[in-house]
Parts: sequence; structure tokens; C-alpha cells
Amino acid sequence: MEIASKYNPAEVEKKWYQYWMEYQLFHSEPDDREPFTIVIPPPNVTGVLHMGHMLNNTIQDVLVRRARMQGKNACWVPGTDHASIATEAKVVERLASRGIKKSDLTREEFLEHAWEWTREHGGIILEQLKKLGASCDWERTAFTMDDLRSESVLKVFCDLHEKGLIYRGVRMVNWDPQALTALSDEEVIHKEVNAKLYYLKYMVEGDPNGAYALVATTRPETIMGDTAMCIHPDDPKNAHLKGKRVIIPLVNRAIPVIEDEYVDIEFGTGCLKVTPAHDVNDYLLGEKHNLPSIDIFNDDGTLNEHGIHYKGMDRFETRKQIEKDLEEAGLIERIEPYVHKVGFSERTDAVIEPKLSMQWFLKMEQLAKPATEAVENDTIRFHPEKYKNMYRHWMENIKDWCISRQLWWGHRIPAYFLPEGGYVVAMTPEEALEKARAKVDYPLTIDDLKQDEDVLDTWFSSWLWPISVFDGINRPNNEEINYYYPTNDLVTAPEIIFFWVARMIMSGYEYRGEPCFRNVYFTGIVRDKLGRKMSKSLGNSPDPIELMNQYGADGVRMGMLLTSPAGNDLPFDELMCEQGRNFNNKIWNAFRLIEGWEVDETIPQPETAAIAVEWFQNKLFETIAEVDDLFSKYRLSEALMALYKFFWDDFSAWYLEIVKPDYQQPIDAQTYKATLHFFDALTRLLHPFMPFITEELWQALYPREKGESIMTAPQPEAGATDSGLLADFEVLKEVVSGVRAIRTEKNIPNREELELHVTGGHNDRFNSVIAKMCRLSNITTVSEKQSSAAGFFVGTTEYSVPLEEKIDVDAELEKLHAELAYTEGFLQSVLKKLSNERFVQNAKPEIVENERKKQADAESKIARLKEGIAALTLLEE
RNA sequence: GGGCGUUUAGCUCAGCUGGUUCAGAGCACCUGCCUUACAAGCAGGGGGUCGGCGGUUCAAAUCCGUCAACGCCCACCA
Repeated sequence: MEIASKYNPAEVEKKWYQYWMEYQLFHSEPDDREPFTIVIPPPNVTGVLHMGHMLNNTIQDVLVRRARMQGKNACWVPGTDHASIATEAKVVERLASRGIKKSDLTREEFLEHAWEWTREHGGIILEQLKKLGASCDWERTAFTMDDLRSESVLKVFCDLHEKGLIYRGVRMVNWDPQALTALSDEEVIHKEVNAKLYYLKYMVEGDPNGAYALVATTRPETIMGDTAMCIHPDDPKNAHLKGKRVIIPLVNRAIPVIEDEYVDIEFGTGCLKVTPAHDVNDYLLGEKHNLPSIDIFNDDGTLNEHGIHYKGMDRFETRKQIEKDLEEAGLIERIEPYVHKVGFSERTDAVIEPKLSMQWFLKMEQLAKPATEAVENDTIRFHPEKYKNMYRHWMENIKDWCISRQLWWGHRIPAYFLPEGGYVVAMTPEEALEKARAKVDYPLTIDDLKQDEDVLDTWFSSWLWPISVFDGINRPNNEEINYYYPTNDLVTAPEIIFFWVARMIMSGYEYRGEPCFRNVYFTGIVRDKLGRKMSKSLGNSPDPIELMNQYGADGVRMGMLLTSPAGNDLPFDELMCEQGRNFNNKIWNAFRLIEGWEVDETIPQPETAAIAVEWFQNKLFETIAEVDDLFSKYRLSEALMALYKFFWDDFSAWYLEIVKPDYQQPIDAQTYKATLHFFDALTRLLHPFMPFITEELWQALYPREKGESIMTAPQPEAGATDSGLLADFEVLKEVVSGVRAIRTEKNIPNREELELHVTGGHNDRFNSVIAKMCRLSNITTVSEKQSSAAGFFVGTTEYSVPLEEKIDVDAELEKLHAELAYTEGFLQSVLKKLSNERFVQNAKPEIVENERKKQADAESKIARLKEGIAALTLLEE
């Protein structure tokens, strides 16, 4: 059968994914094997696959596939996240394009549109993951807003409320005027902005001389909300303002001057305008000094009735306008350029407005405690470890979590307000009614209760993910949660360490009393060649599907993994995918070679093949041990690289070249069998990284049963190795390279047979192999190198190829002189060490012994080099 | 303003508790080859005073100090 010389992944990948699905090889049920569980970081339900997902999910798949092949009951649970703000924003956008405003719709109507959107776009990303080869248990696909997960969320809310950990309160929150919702601190991104610092004149009330206070502010549009001016009690330059009242420019309202040490005397003029409704610090000052609070903004960032004649204008327009007006009124002394940090909404990129509002909060201190310890004492390990510090720091300074969002798309807060004040928290309206009736002494019907309009933060559902996907909140003792939980590994981005990882750990301890996972593998950011983060808006990200079409899923998977140690950014280069594809092709062609061999049962195994088989068996064990070790440290790219070199160099370039029979000659059965066995092991070792091609070839290697798959074939295990044999073989490689170098240098064709002379110690057990690989007629030991031979050293042994007239004496001499100079220099450095008494006294004996050996070796080598030079010189004359 | 991390070949990275000719790997690059598994390949090769300075030590890429550059996280200075 003729097999194409180039591997074509498209068909193969499709075929085997279907096969895996057909035989339910991804599906897991609890049994008596050891479980291995990974829950997917649920992507946005309406999202599409990007390079970050590719990296993240490739890693998860490698871990899961390997665990499965190690005999564990592997379960990778897929799912999606409802992504409250992001999805709602998209739905609002779509409605707007159809000329519909969200405010024109009822909550129910809006949600119908949102579900429609979800049905249209939902799950696309999961289909794309299949193309990547992801071995998720698709029967378990969950959604953070499906029935079970929703029920879990409400249950947890009720429970935490019951425990007194959830409270409601008016606080300064981060308000997103575009999304019209509060955000948690984590959803605010601070960016440096070029702004202006305005110096405003606040006239002192009733001062006949027109004295004024100068206030520096970046937000002149908030002066309508000023309720005090603050100075430092010890500030001499502003002492004259103590006890006075000043008049807000344009507004013409008098406010008191208060004193507080919070004010920095050095900043600006030392006068601070206090706007408790629109600045966090001012709010605290206001509380401390009992100041009134005037909120001047509407929810959308326009000015409300307190905004005098600016009412209805946008906050930034107002700033421009007020600057003009102040200028005209002569109330601005100067304006300086000023760079400072401003908070932006993570989702909408709108400038955050600190705003006082009624929100729901979760107390974190108690929840954080076991979660902090778990990472500190390595019950949960972070890879790389450096994130431990970051985590600890955040956990130790944790603040209460604002969990309410003023959105419709999400889990509606199960709090029900009573007609005469107060509220109850309950799973259902009916239950709420019952609770409410118990609480008040007036008659109530279900219609009297008004459910809170807000929904919960998206993370309030995803923090339960490792538990809720096994329904462990609703049925805490079910078989599945007991079996699969704690999960094993989590693979995610460091960006969401606080949003998600930390909170999952907390909920894990709160609801299971156990860690939710054992290892967290943090991936880096996928960047383009210029070091920019790949993003849709920049348009610098390749389309993952296109990439897979071009290089094959296996090729892309390999490309992603080759250069990305945990926690490091991945500077993505298609060249890496090309390397992955080339490797696929290499594997493919190795298989073609083996497949093409004709086996002859009657011929004996050649000595060369016997040696190769023995050596490769050892090398295989050694590599398996190395790969096992790397996996235990989560050094995936190094494990892949080790296998890459093992296949390419050791297997293809050495093993196959040695055992390969001459053209059109059959191979002996023994070697053939061993080779198939090795190839089988290689495909299994590589399978977690490149699932498709390995399945294709593994299936073709031997007759397989229907439904049988490499996916469930055991991962090869390491065995004892003969280190002497391995070391000797390395010498062999060097000798072969040496002879090849001479061929290249002297332009000697491969067909031409050569002789090899050996001067010095040489183990001849591999001579037959050397002869085959170098096409030598014989290998003989000589006491002295022939003058007309080209030579090289391996260790202290000199190898040489007699060349007669072909030798270029001058060039050869030059080489020998260079080698001599180097060796003499080396000897000098060794002698220097050895003549240093302190070295001989203090260094460990084996180190000193080693230096002595180096000395002896160098000396013998120098002697041999000198002989060679002398002989050649003679020849020249 | 605090804290953490990184700095080794053109690129991406290994080099554990200091000591085998220790300066490595992959890719890229250069040279020569269409040698019947593979030109998506084969053979050979060049390339780094291990960020700077100082210290400890018989011995430093490795330990200590310091400076610099870059990156990340946290933070309420108007």
C-alpha cells in the first residue's frame, strides 16, 4: 500500500474524534478506580475560541489524557458561563441595532432576548474545543445558569445570609455608568490618564478683602456636591481659614472649613474640597465629620437636579463647560497638566464613578481564613509558585465582596421586600411568603412581596463551579461529588486568581470542608510578536480554527506547548505550529518506513540491530523516567521537548538508521517486532500532546479491536537502565559524528568506504554499529595515528581516517595546533587549581581526584597531539 | 507609594542545595547534499566576558549586597 509522504491531518482528526465520541471514551462514571478530575474554566457562553483558550485547553487535555492512560478514571467537565455583564451588554447592543432600548422592555421580555442570544451563540466555543481534540465528558456539559447551577447559587445565597455573612448596606461602590451597575473592586482597572489639575477659588464668606482658598481638583464638575473644605490642622499657610466658611464657585453655596490630618499639606495648595457622594476618601471624611452628602449624578453619569443649570449634561461635557464658566467668572487661578490614575470598567471601559448605593455584600474575612492557609501550607499548590505571594497578600487584605449587580441577565437575588419595610431571603416566592408571615403581624399575599431587582455577580456562581458541576450544593452527599471532589488540577490564567481561584478555594472549604483542587497551573498570556496581548480589538490574533486547518490540531497543540512554561507569557509565532506540523510529518514518515518493511522470519537478527534494540530499550526507560519527573513538576513544555528529541534524534536518526535493512532487503522478525513495540510505546507517550496522529498510527500498528483506543492504552512505565551502556552509546554517537564531519569536510561521498583507526582506549562492542553508520570497511586499533589521516578526539581517544592523498596537510596541522593550544590552556587551568594548596585542602576529595584525572587526560592528549603534529610536519617536508 | 518576579546565543527557555572541558536545548541562521521513510528532510557548522558593579569563597551563571532595565500585582493622595 502506498502511503503519502506528507501527513494530512484533516481527515484523520475528524475520523478519530467521531470514533472517540462513538465509543464514549470521554465519558466517566464513578467506579473503584482512582478519580482524576478537572473542571474547565467555563468560557463565556456566547464567546468564540481565542488563542488563550487554545493554550489553556490544550494543557488541560494533556493532563487529562495522561491521567486516563495512567489508569485513572479521568473526568474533564466542560461548561460555559453566563457572563452577566458581558452578555447583557451584547444583548443591549443587539437590541439597540434593532432600535429597541432596554428600558422599553420588561424584565421578562429582555430575558427572552437574552436567552435567544444565548441559544444562537451558545456552545459554539464548545464545538470549537472538539476540533482541538478536547477530551471533555460532553454528557456533563454544564452552564452557570442552568437549573441545577441556579438552584445551587440561590441555595448558597440563602445559606450565607442565614449565617450572617451576607448583608445589605449603603456603601461607596464602583459604578459603571454605561452598564448601569455596581462593580466589585476587582472589576475596576486603573489606568494612567493625562488630565488637568484645576486650581479653583473658594471665596471666604464675608471677608471684606476678598480672601479666598485655593483648591486643587481634577474634577471641577463635582463642586455642586461639595459639602466642606478640608485643611490640615497644622498647615500654617491655610491657618487663616480655620473656622471660616467658604463659598463654592458658581454654586454660591457656603460650606464649612473642616480640619483633618488626612490632608496632605504638600499636595496642591493643602486645601481639599470634600465631595462625600463622589469620592471614596471624601466619603470617609464625610462620615467622620458628619457631613451631608449630595449626589449630583444620575445613574448614567449625567447631572441630576443638584447640578444647577448643568442638569441633564454628561459628566465630561459638564467638566468642559464648567471650566469655561469658571474661567469667565474669574474663579480659576490656573490649570496644570496632570497625570493620574483613573478607574475604568473591566467590561465596558467606562470611567468608574464612585457612587453611594445600596448593595449586597459578602463578608470575606472568615471565608478567607482556611483558603489562605491551604495555599500557604501547599495543600493547594500553585505552579509556578510565585503566585503564592500574590495570593497571600491579597487574602490578607481582603475586603467584603459586593455581590449585587444592577442587571437582569443573571441569578436574581432571592430577597423579597415587605410592604412595610424589611425583607426576607428565600429560595422561592412561596417560601418567602411563609417566612414573611412569620415575621410580621399583618396579612400578606404573595403579590405583596417584591423581589429584589438585582442579580448576583457572575463570579458568585462560578465560585461554586467545582462543586456545582457535580450537584454538590443541592445534594451534598451524592455519589458523584463524593467521588470526583476534590478535583485534581485547575488550569487558568493568573488574571483571575482573585476573581475566581481564590473564591473557589473559599467556597470549597465552606461547602465541602476540603480543597476544591490540588494543583493550579497558571498559564501566561498569549502575545503577538510585538509583545502585545492578542485581542479581538487589536486584530492581532490568528483565527484558531484557521490555524488548525493549516497545521492540524496536533501541530497547533504542539506549537502552543513547545515554548510555554507555566506562568510565562507565550510569544506566539506560527513558526512554532510549523515545527509542530513538521514533527507530525516526521512521525508519519517513520511509520511509513516501518510499514514498508518486508519481514523475513528466517533470517537471523544482525548484531547491529541487537545492539540498537538493547540500547533503545534503555533509552526508552530513561526518557520515560525523565518525562514522569517533568510531569510531576508540571513542566509540560520540557516533557514535550524531551519526547520530541527522543523521537526525532534517538528513534529516527539513530535507532531506525541502525536497524534499517539495506534497500529492498527484508528485516528479521525479531528486530521488526521490537521496532513495532517501540513505536507503540512512542505513540502512547506522545498521545497526550498529539492525540490524533498517535491514535491513527497506534491503530495501524497492530490489529485492534473495535472500540479499542490509544486513549485507554496504558502509559509506558520506566524500568531499570544500564547506565554504562547508555554512556558507551553516547561515545558511539560522537565517533560517528566525527567520521561524518570528516566526510563532509573532505567531500567524500557516502558510498565510498572508509577505514577507521583508533588510538587509545576504546570499547569495541559497538564497532559493528559504528561501521554501519559510517560505512567503514574496518575499525583497527593502531598504536600511532597515521600521518596522512584526518583525526578527531573523543575524550582521550584519538580516532582517525586514513586518507592518503586526500589529506590537506596544512589544514590538518592548523587543526591540530588549535586543539593543542586549547588543551594546553586547559591543562594550565587544571594545574593552577591543583597547585593551589587551599584548593587541595578544602575541596571535596572527589573534586580534587577529578582534577587529577583531568590533568592526566590532558597530558596524554597533548602527547598524542604532539606526535601527530611531528608526523605531519615530517610529511610536509 | 508598597510588594513580587525576570534579566543566560538572533528568539523562547533549561541550568537543583557553588566544583565532571559548564556555558546548554529547541527554533532561527550559515555551508553542503533531491543519499529511495521524511527537502515539512539529511549531514556539518558559527554564535553568549550568563544585565552592570562590588563582596563571600580555593572555586560564582549559581550565594550576598547594590544599581539598572523590563514585567506583574496591590494602593483612597485631591
